[in-house]
Amino acid sequence: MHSVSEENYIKAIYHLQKGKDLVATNDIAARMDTKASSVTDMLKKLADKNLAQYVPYKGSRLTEDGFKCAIQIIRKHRLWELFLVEKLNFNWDEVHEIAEQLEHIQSQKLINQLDAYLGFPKHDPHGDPIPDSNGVMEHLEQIPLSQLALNKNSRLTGIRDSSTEFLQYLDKHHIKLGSVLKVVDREVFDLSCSLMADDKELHISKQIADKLLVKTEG
Amino acid sequence: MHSVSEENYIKAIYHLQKGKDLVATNDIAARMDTKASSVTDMLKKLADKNLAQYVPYKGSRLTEDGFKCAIQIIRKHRLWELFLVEKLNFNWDEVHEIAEQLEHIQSQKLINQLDAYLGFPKHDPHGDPIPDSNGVMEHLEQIPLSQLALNKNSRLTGIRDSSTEFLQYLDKHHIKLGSVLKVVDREVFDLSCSLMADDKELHISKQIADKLLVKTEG
DNA sequence: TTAAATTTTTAGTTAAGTCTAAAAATTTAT
DNA sequence: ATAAATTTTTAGACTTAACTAAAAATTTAA
Repeated sequence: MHSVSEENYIKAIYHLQKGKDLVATNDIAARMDTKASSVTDMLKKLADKNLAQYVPYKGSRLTEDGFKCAIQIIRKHRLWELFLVEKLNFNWDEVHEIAEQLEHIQSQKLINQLDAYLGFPKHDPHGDPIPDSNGVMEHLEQIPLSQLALNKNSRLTGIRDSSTEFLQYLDKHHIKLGSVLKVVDREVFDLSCSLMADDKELHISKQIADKLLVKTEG
Repeated sequence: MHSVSEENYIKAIYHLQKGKDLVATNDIAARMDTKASSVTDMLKKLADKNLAQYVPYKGSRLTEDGFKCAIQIIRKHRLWELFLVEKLNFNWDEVHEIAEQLEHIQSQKLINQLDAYLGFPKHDPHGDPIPDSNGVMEHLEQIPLSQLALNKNSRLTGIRDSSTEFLQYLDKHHIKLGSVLKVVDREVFDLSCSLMADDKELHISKQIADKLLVKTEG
């Protein structure tokens, strides 16, 4: 169908699209760790295949076909991540690179059977929603902990960074999806905050608080 | 590590090596459905990487490194096939193409965890032995049914053809791994034979009997 | 509003892996 | 033993996806 390289570009455009109208060529290059000239070449190719719209010097966006393709890749990525954690006992900080490979395996039946085997899950190990076989995925109302009002109880539903480093930081402080988080104080100076995290005290920087997505409780 | 293409050539040489000293360039080309000139190019590359020995005009064979690599690919292929059948409810005639993709996923931990998850199995869904993490695999004493003495009970332990067509033929006649097979008569003219297969009567051609590998019982 | 800085594209290369056509080596058969 | 057939290799070309360097367009700032 599409090459691995094409799929990776489609995925990058999808993730960078959030809010924006057009995605900058340089942003794609930065995310994929390639050169802008390589990106331009691929954008022309994706445009030829009607997977993206490409406006020279302005940027690109996915077409409907490209969007559907992106959703299918993300579905595969997240199902495989969950499989690795749930069935093969991987830690959540170890699964990304392997899922990056597995997401390119071509077989509709494989991914649908895997979905069924996992019980049609709604979220991957990092809290991100898993699209169903029709491409539909749940939209969670969640805000960064940095915006949560003081003394309000909340539950960790997602994270904005799935790097090994960040996940290991969370492991170290016993923070996981579902953890109950309450901001008891916030420094005006640096916006760092004091938390109650599952009944343990913890002080975190704004940088961290920005990356913790929570749903308010009650 | 190695490219997908390199791995596919290594696998082809491994499978063609059986008995032979050197594998002919044309045989590799035929098995992989490519041109002999492409094979020659790759053989030079594999020789450079010390994965194969290449003797111009004579043929090629795997080096120790190449052999180890082949065993790891086969281990992955067979574990994935078993996973698909055992866990994801695939039929044994549907798994080959998908395993051809999955066998190239690079992660030692992934394959070892999968092995453990499946209970360190010794055989794939077609009866072929699965190498363990050290590359050791069981060698079964098995003969083609075409060579089995008359009225001797035997059990189906393997097959020499895993094509969809052959596997569906076996399904149709309810023959599976472990089936008890006895040759009750063999035509001198065409070497076709009459069987008792799990207590059902069946007549098969020599062509089929050659592909059924059995272990004599008692 | 023009100059400087930045972004993006174009043009030309490179590498992997494939192909075709032709040449060379080997094997088979007369 | 030599001619014919077959197998294998070489040479040159193509495709995909990357790169570098330079040119062009756009944005920012004086």
